[in-house]
Parts: sequence; C-alpha cells; structure tokens
Amino acid sequence: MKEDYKKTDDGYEYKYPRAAITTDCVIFGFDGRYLNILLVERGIEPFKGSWALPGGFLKMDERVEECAFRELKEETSLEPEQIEQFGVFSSLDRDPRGRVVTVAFYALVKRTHVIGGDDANDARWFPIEDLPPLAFDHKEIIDEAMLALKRDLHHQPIGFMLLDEQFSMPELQRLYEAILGRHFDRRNFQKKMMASGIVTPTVYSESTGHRPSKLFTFNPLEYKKMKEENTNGKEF
Amino acid sequence: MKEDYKKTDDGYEYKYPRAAITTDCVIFGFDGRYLNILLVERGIEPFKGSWALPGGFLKMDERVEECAFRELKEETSLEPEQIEQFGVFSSLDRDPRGRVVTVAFYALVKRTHVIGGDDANDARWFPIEDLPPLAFDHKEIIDEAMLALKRDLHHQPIGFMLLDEQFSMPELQRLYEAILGRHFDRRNFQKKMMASGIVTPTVYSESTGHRPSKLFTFNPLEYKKMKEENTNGKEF
DNA sequence: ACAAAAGTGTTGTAACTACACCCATGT
DNA sequence: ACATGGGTGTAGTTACAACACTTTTGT
Repeated sequence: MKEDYKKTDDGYEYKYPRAAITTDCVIFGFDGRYLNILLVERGIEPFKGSWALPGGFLKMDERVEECAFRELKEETSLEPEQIEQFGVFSSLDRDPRGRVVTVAFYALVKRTHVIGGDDANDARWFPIEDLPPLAFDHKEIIDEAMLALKRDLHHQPIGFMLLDEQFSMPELQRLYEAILGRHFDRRNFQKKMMASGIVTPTVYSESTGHRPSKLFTFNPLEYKKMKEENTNGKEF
Repeated sequence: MKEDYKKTDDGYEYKYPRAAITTDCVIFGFDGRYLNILLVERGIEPFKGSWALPGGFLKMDERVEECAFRELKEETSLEPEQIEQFGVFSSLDRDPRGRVVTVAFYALVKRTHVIGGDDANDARWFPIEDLPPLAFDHKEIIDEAMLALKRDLHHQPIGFMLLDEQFSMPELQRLYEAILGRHFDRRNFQKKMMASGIVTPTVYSESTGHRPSKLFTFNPLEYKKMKEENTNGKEF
C-alpha cells in the first residue's frame, strides 16, 4: 500500500482535511429482569467524569471491527464472541475535539463476566431505563442500538449470549420481554421456542427460587441448519 | 468546533495518522425482469477504465449521508428519495491509494429515471447476475447490499421505489422474485399483499402486453399507520 | 396459610400453502 | 389455432392467540 501522508516533525500531513474515525460499543447485559448497558467513566476531557460508551480511535493497522474489539478489551476487559455493526454517526458537531466520525457496534455478554477495572476508569452496568447523562451523542447511539437489537433478536441467535449456557424458560422469556418491551403468554412463548427448534430441554434444576425450573440450552446445530436452508428458517 | 489540524503550505497536519473516509452507493433498478445495478466507469487511476460504485471522499462540512447523496448526484445525476446505510468496509488493503474506510449505502430508483451523462464518465445499468469486473472491493459491497435489501424488503416499503406509481401485481411479484431469488404462487402472493394493506387497487390499465392488468398503488397511509402501532405490523 | 413463581393443554381464529381452470391478447 | 400471460377461489394445514388450574417453595 502506498503511503498517502507525509511524516513531519509534528505529525502526519495530508493533502485534504480528514475526519478522525472512532468506534463505539454498546454492550448489553441482562440481570434477570432488566436489560443493562455497560458504560465507562471518562478519565479525560472532553466530558471528563461523565459516562460514555467504551470506544476509541481507529489505528492504521486494524479494521473497524478489530478496533471496537480492542478498545472494548482495553476499557472493560470484555471479549465478546461477536459484535454487530449497526450504524455510523457523523454529525458535524458531535465531538468538541473536531470532526470525528464513529462506527457503532453492539454486543451481548453474560453478566457473570465480571468487569475487571484494569485501568483507572470505572466501568459500570446501568439499567437501560435509568441511564446517567451521557457524553457526546452516545444516548442517540444507544437508542439506535436498541432498535437494531430488536430487529435482530428473532433472526440471529443473539439472545442466548446474554444467558448462561443453561437457562430456564421464564428467564428466556423475561429477556425477550425486556428487549422487546412487551409481554408474552408463558405457554405460547414456550411452544414457539420449542417449535422453532432453537432450544432443547435438558433437566430439572435444583430449586433456587420457588418451584424448580426446567432447563434448556441453545441449539447451535439447529441454527446452522436453518441458515443453510436458504428458505429463511422460522423465527425465534 | 475546535480545529484539530494545523494548516501547512502543502496541506493539513494531524498529530496521529488518519484513514480517509469515502461513501459508496449501490443503486438498484428493475427492468421488469431482472434486478440491475448502476455502475460508473472510472475516469482516473486507480482502476481507471473499470466499473465501480458511485461514491467519493467525505467533505468536512457534510455527514456521510449527505456525502453519499452528493456524490451520487454528481456522478449519475440521480437524487433518490431515500438511501440506507448498511455497512462499513475497512480492510487495510482495499484501496491502493492508502488507508480508506468506506461507508456503504444502497438506494432504489425507478429505471424510468434516465441517467444524464453530465460528466465525462459513463454510467450504465448492469443486471446483477452479469456484472463486469469491479474496482476495489466493490463486488463484496454489492453482495452485502443484496443481503441488506433482502432483509429490509418485507419491513420497509422500499420495493415500490423501483416501480412506477401504478404497477400490476405480476410486475410487483417479478420484482420480489428477482430480489429474493425464489418463486411465489401468483394467487397467494396477491392475497398476502392485499391482506397487508400496503397496496390498494386502482383500475384496469390499457393493454400493453397480453391481457390488460389490474393496477395497484403503494399505500403510504397504511404504512404510516403500521409504523405508529408499535405492534410491529404485518410484513409485506 | 398464604403469596409468588412455574408447570401444563385445548380450542378458536388467522395465516399460509397447494392447486386448476378460464379468458384475453398477440403471433 | 396456438402460445403466453394473467385473472380468479377453495380446501387442508400450520401457526398464533386466548385462556385457568395445579404444584412447589419461601415467608
């Protein structure tokens, strides 16, 4: 690849002005009842001390997906299996430091993955209905992430990433209700999940709450089969 | 907004290296039988003389959507009602000129909109099954656009942008079949379209082909209603 | 004992699939 | 006359929505 810049004493010189590129990551978690988002406290200006999405500047030797993954690991020590790109935000005044275009991703992680505060900044979960004031246009990015998540929930096996390997049907249902913001009938919900083939029953759990719950697991084989039939499989 | 660069005699200097940002646009058209894509012949290196998606570099005073729209107008004189952002492409070696990250959009236009060759470069429609060799990673971008279009077809009223205001049911069906790559039963297709409320019948047309066809129009009112009910409306 | 959570089945309705014949037009 | 395209209805099946009672456990 040709070099498209001239290295000077103070930096890098380009013929035309360029926007900077960042990535930001909306990390969803589930506490059994509410959908949560992971935010980091900014340690530097601008917006020092306020909460923001984990993210940062694109390096020259990485793709945007790699950048999102790297920044996420640096700031929260999380390494999700999968991240989904869902939008680009490029308003002229979205960053007071200058012209910054951000590529936004979302990911889903199990809340059992504890956040290691390995750098100075704090990282905390917030229920999505009760977010603190956010830096930049990050509220808008979260709103878009929420729409993308609702869109994708039925067509990609992403919900299961928020739960333990084994989960009860009420847990799964509460998750769907938290994401989609509506209520389902228990019996119909279970019937549909079973009919789609995306979950398989395992065994009864020891009781932790009230009555013992039957446990299920996500069925990746069935999902793979559904993807291979170009006849778009059932939704789940 | 603060200035984040230093103006030099030869250009613009930044503290850290930056990728350039471009937009590229996949324009879909429909000739009554096949799905087509609008390509422009490149007039300059790299890839001079080969076919490429219309697009170009982001300016400092515009958002990516505006950039895509402006470049499209400059290169093809098209001004679609709507463009959809569907992906970001950032492989390190995708552009021989240097590090270039592109934001990809798709749009749908009526083929009756003739292409004005207002700049030197040629612009031509190609059937999607018979594309010429393409510049950069534009083949990959088109493949992703195709997936995004298939995803969106049933949930946004985009198909109708490819047809005249009035269209026959067989026309609409051929369009759906071209996009989704499968065949539908005529009667079931019509029933579903009518039941969704997205189309309304008008009158019989004068015959242009074989038998006169009943004509329909897209029903934006019904679509608006569906969007307002948060109960995700029927698909179409 | 009482409250809260979770297991389980049936029935009516709406949507989807499969399928065949006739008519109008152009050649 | 023939080939092509396009109009139209019905019946079987599958998915979806609505609905109540019983069991277990914790307090």
